[in-house]
Amino acid sequence: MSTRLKASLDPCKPAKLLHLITPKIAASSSTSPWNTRLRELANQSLFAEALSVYRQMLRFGVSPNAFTFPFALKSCAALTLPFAGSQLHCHVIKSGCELEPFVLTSLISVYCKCGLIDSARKVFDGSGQSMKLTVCYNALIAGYALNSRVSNAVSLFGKMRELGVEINAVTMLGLLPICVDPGYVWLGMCLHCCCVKIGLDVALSVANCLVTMYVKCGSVVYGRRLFDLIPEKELITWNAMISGYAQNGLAAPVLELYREMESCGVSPDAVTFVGVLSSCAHLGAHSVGCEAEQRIEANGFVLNPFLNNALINMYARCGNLKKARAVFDGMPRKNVVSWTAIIGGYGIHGHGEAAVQLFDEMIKSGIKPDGTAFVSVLSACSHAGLTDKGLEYFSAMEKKYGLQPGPEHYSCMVDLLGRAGQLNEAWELIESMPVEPDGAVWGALLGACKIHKNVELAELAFEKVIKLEPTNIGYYVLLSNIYSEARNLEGIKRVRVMMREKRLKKDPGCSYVEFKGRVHLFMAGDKSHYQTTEIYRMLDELESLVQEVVGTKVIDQENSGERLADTGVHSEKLAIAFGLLNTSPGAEIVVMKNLRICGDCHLFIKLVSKIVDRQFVVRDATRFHHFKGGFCSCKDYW
DNA sequence: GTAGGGTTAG
Repeated sequence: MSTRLKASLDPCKPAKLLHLITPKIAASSSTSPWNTRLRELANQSLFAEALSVYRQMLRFGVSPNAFTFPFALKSCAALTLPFAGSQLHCHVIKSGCELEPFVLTSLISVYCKCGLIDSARKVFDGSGQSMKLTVCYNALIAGYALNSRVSNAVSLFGKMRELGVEINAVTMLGLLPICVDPGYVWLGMCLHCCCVKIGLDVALSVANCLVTMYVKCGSVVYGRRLFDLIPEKELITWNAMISGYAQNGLAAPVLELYREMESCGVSPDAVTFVGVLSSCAHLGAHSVGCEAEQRIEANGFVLNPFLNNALINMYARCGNLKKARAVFDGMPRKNVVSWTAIIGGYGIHGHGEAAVQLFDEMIKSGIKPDGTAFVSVLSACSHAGLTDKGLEYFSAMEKKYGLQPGPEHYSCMVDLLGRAGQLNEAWELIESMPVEPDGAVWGALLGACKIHKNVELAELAFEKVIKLEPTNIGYYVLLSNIYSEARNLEGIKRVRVMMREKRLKKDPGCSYVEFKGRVHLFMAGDKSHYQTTEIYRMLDELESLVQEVVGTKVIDQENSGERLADTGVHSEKLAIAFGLLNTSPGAEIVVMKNLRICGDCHLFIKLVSKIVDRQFVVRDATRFHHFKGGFCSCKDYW
C-alpha cells in the first residue's frame, strides 16, 4: 500500500474528533449510531468530517456495513479522493457488500467523479444484470458525460432502452448536458420529445436542464420559450436563463431578467451574480455592477472565486482599473482566470507595460498561462505598440508552454505586426499558419492596411476575408473607407454594388452612457430620448464652440462624399451631450460604442474635451461587445 | 437509515 493511500484513511487524532462523535457513539459497538452520525455530516456537506468519523469507526473496531459505505463513498466523491475511494472499495469487498445496489451505485459514482471511468465501468460490468438498477446506469451515464466520453454515454442509454431499464428524470439530467456538443443536438431534441412523452418535462430539474441545453447550443429563443412555460420557477431556473443570456452576449436581457427575478421574490445567489456582473462588464454598466457588489458583500459571497473574477472583469471593462486591481489584490488565491481578467483590463485601456508586468508576475507565482491568457497579453502588446514583447510571448507560447497557437492568437499577431507597419511580415505569418486562418486574421490585416494606406494588400485581404465571412458588414465598410482615403471612386462603387447584391445593410452604430443605474442608449440621429431637445441644443452649442476654435466645421470623413448610409448625428456625440447635461462638472464621462469610433468623432470629442475641460472616455467596444439578438431600442433600457 | 442529477468567470 502506498504511503499516500495509507495517509488518506489514517485515523485522525482523537482530540480532533471530540466535536464529531458523542461519548455515547464512541461507547457503542454497534454500527448503527456511527452510521447515523456519518449520514448527518454527509447530508450537511461536511464531507471531511464524515470521513473522519468513518476512520474513527474503524479505529474503534466497529465494522462498516451496507448503510455505511454510501455516505463514506459520497464524501470521497465530493472531495475527489481517488485513493481513499479505492481503499473504501477494498473495505466494501472485505465486508461482502459489493453487490448491494446502493453500495454498487456509490462505488460507480465515486470512480466517475475522480476521473477513473474505467474502474467505474469494471464495477458496473462485474455486477449481475439483476443488480443493475436505473440508478447504476444513471451514475455511469453521468460519469461518462462528466469525463467527456459522449459516445459511451449515448450507447449506454441505448442499452438501457434495449433492455427495458426504466428511464427517469435523473437519466435525462445526465444526458442533456452532453447534447450541447454540435454532433449531438439531434439527441437533445429527441430527449426533449422523450421527456414530454413520458411526462418528465414537468420535473423542474429536467426543465432547468433543457433550458440550459438550448441556451448553450446558442438557441436562446427556444430556451426562453421553455423558460416562459415553466410555471413555478426556482432559483436554478432563473440562473439557467440568466447565465444563458450572459453566455450569448445578450447583456441587456440579463439585467431585465435579474430585476424580474427579484420582483418575483427569488433571492439571487453567487451564480446569478456571475451572470449579472459579466453583463455589466459588456454594457459598461458600472453603477449596476457596484450595486451588485454591495449585495454580494451583504450576502457573504465575497470569498467565491468565480465572483471575484467576474468583479475584476466588470470593474476593468467599466474603466475602473483601481477597483479591479483592489479586488484582484484582495483575492487570497488567484487562478489563471483572475490574472487574465486583470491583464486584459490593463490591455484594453492601453496600459501595455502594466499588462506585460502582470503577465510575468503571474508566471513567477507559478500559474501556467493558458490560451486565453495569451490572447489577453498579446492584444495588450498590440494596443500599446509593444511589438517585440508580443513576438517574444508568441514564440514562448509553443516553445515554453507547449500551447498550440490558435487563429485567435494569430489574429493578435497580425494586428500587432500590422499596426507596427510590418505588413509584409504579417502576410508571411498568415502564410506560415499551420491552422486555417479565420476571418479575424484576415480582418486584422485589412485593418492594418487601413492604418498604413495599403490599397493593394487590402484588396487581397478583403478577398480572403469575404470568402470566410461574406455577410460581415464591417469588412465592406473598412475597404470602402480605404478606397475613400485613396480617392478611389471606382473601388467605392464596387463595394457598394457587392453590398447591394448581398443585400447587406450597415449595422446601426450605437453609443451608450450609464447614468443613475440606467443605460442610456443612442443610435445615430436618435430623437427618441426624453431629453432630445436639450441634447440637440447642447450639440449645436458645442459645434459652434468647436468651429470658433478650429475656424471651420469639423469635416465628417465617413459621411462626406460617397456615403454608405444616411446616419445623421453620430451616436457618440449624442451620448457625450447627454453626459454633459446630466453629470456634475468634475466627473468623467464614459461612453461605450458597439462599433469602431469614427475619426471625425474622435477629433470632435477631443476638441470638446479641451474646450469644456471635461474628461471623456469613449470605449471602442468592438472587441468584446456582442449584440447577437439585434439592437434593442432605447426604450428597453430606461 | 442508504444511491444517481441540473445552473457559474477571462
